[in-house]
Amino acid sequence: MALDKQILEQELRTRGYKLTRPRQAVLAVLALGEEHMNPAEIYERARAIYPKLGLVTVYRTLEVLVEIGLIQRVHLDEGCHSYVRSRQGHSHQLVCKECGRVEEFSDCELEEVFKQLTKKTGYAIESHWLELLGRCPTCR
Amino acid sequence: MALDKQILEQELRTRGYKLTRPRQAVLAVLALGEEHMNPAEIYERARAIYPKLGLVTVYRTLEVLVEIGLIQRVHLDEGCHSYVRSRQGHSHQLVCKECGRVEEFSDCELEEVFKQLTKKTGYAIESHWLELLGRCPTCR
DNA sequence: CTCTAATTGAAAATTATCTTCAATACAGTC
DNA sequence: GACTGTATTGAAGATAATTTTCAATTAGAG
Ligand SMILES: [Mn+2]
Ligand SMILES: [Mn+2]
Ligand SMILES: [Zn+2]
Ligand SMILES: [Zn+2]
Repeated sequence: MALDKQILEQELRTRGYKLTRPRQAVLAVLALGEEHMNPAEIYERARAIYPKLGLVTVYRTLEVLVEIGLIQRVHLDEGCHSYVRSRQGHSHQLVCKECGRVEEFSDCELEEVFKQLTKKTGYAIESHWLELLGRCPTCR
Repeated sequence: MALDKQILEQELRTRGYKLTRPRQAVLAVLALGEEHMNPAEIYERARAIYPKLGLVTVYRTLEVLVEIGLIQRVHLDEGCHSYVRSRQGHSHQLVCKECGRVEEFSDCELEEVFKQLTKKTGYAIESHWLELLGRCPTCR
């Protein structure tokens, strides 16, 4: 997805962030992403593009991108958090346990569940967060 | 919930784990739990019961309890992971952003969503994982 | 009460993430 | 294209979170 990199870049520029070489390298890696990657993995791949890159910059860039909603954090049972490109606004992930490939989807149909829970518990539900784990067609 | 502590203890004993004083202290803290707590918080509270307790033992005990399914990990945006007593088998959490109180629920009605996704993506969905964030009645 | 394997905790090692700060590079402006 | 002020960078070191190691201790079976 060479195009997606440009979308990411444009989005950053629009919001007044400078489009630096280190950031471009990180964006390029994320734009490829059908898989979730943790900061160290992103760092390694991005250094192939821009060798002077520092790991700190990866963390900082990820933070900005999550903030803006261009990528999403993926929670796993072991190790650190991963990140994946998120094309739609609010969405969820279907993560392959084997190879890490991520399929995004946004129709989660939880409205009804929320309504009932709010009635039953008195909680005001502000956000939610759904992740499915499985095996992709290739890994089966 | 003094009773719940006994349930936890029984469950561990049944599975052949020794019921040591350090473990009992951790269980006692978790059995109270309407709130999620991270390892450091659990450690602090459990030391009030058994001062010689080591933080390592908290980590090890949590690992066992998650494995068995007696507690569940709670993922948060910042800081480390938290844990909460989980009474029903497979279930989900409604977490109060303000005070950390957790309401457990298990009727999540996602079967239909799964079926459609499996058809559409070819993934075999093996497990899932839903967390709602909001504000509890008290904190509103 | 004895014995042994499971468990513990102190310490040190790793891993994950954040802060600091001087040097640098982007994105205008001329 | 050179000039400039500000955002951004990366090295280094600090902190936070978690795991490993290992000798000492203890639960619980017999
Ligand atoms: Mn998490
Ligand atoms: Mn469910
Ligand atoms: Zn796969
Ligand atoms: Zn609350």
